[in-house]
Amino acid sequence: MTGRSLPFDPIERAAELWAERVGPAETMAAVTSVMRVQQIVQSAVDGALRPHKLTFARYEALVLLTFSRHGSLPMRVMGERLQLHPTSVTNIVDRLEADGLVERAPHPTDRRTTLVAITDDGRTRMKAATEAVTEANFGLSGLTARQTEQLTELLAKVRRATGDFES
Amino acid sequence: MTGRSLPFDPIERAAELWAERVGPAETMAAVTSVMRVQQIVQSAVDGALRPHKLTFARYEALVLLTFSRHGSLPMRVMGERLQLHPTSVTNIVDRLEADGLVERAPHPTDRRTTLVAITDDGRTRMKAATEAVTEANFGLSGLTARQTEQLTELLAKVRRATGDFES
DNA sequence: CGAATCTCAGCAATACTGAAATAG
DNA sequence: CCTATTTCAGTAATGCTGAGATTC
Repeated sequence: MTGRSLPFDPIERAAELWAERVGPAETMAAVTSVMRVQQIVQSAVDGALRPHKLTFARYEALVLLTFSRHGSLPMRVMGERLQLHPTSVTNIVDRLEADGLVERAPHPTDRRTTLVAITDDGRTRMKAATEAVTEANFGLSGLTARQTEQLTELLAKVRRATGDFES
Repeated sequence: MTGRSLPFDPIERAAELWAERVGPAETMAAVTSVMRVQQIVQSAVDGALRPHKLTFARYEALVLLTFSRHGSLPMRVMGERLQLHPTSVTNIVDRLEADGLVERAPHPTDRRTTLVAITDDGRTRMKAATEAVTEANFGLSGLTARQTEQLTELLAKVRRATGDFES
């Protein structure tokens, strides 16, 4: 862990000082909160996944492949869906492949493309990891189901406004 | 940047498949959204700060010092407030000091402790950086002021529930 | 020939562990 | 003697750039 619990909300305190000396503090407080909750959630999820030798990034890749029609996708598509840099996809697939959870295969028609296919071991590992991460509630506590949906909706507005997706 | 815009919301699609095959998907969707928005915001903020030779972590440290009573704080306190590992505080202060934005000074009574003081250059740089980051709206677009506050409140519930702070 | 796909080498920022030095 | 504070060395996961190989 990175530190202890404080007897007050450091973001709220910073927002008060910011409002006094700099200007409107709503956005600054929200952004700082996003950063901090991401840390909390990432740490919790990675902790739950560690016994399964997965990071969240690798787990997401396994889930994506599990959800795909034939259990395989081109590297490029994985990068698009997971919003990863091409070299990061290479890195993640390297590690999953070394662990026997996915396999690289040639694309049947486009020989530039490499398909990544989840293995039986990969499906098994993904299921066990899903149980662990579900048990840990993905590190997200303190919200009702309705509030969780609200959070997703608010964040979707941000993602849409910043061109993360269209529709 | 890590990828392009998709013609659909990948998180929403994943949530639908998750709900069909795994179970309730609200938490998974919210967590994935937090992760993604953090990436977006971090990238936008770092981009706005790059011309000022600051990262968000270093910028936060400067803001914290600016807000402190005498413009200086012990390393340990900085770590507490910014939720940073002690070695990360050392690293960040090293870089700020190399850039002349802060200075290390001995603590007057506790000689174990090192005080970090912001310099005049540090205050100037912090102000310029604040303008840049404010202009970029901290990378957070698409929300009304009210929605921004809602977001902060929802995330505060999570932070409180996970022991990030008390009160 | 230009564009797309993937990989590799290298660099940077970050987080952590374990150990050491110094001081309370 | 034990704890607190800071630093250092080393490791790891991540993200990026630039370059190259192959193929469309």
